[in-house]
Amino acid sequence: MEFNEITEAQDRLVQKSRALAGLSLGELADTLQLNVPSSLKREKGWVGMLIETALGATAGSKPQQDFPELGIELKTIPLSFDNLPLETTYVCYAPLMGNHSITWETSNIRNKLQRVLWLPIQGEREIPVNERLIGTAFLWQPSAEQEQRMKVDWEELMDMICLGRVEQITASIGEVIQLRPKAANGKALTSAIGEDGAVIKTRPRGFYLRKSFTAEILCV
DNA sequence: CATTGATCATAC
DNA sequence: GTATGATCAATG
Repeated sequence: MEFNEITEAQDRLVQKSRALAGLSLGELADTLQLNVPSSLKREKGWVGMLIETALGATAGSKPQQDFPELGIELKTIPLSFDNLPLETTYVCYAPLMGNHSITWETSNIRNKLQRVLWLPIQGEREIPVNERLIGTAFLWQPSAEQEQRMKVDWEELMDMICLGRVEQITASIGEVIQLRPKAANGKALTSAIGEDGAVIKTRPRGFYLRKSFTAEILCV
């Protein structure tokens, strides 16, 4: 079997996720006996958790794929009326310390993005959460060209982190992957390498996929 | 109005 | 604090 062919088990998950197409979040929540928040303001991850529950992803906060046995990462993506991504896509935390031996090939971000099951969902804020419709899920594996673009960005960002320049990284760096704060609030601090090589305290950062990149993925 | 930086809930 | 799930909202 070719490395990028889909196994029967993987296909079962895809079919199961595709069966959700056309349902509203409210309808799906009803079948799972879950309450729908009137706003996502205080439950930003609610949609993702709903879909995880519906598809039987093993709940937890492990730094791994949602379906490790299938090698599949699940991502919901909010779409505008024009079917364009409304938000960037968070992937994982960025290691700010002890990362000198990590390569793109051994990185957590690459592991997660190797195979992603995307679930497009209406995300316009004017649509009540319970009325938002689920779209057609699809499995994505980055092309060699797409993976190369991600690798270039990742290496640039990791180089800056390793060289003690994390404070100089802004979200404008990176063509397809960007680095942004990722924390409960501004008080959260973690260790990183400072300009002079000493350990400093800074806000935790995470890797995100730019909207332009996920838009490209959606149109394939 | 798109983007960057900040934030919310939860588990451990 | 780390890590999961992300979207909010101030800013340029």
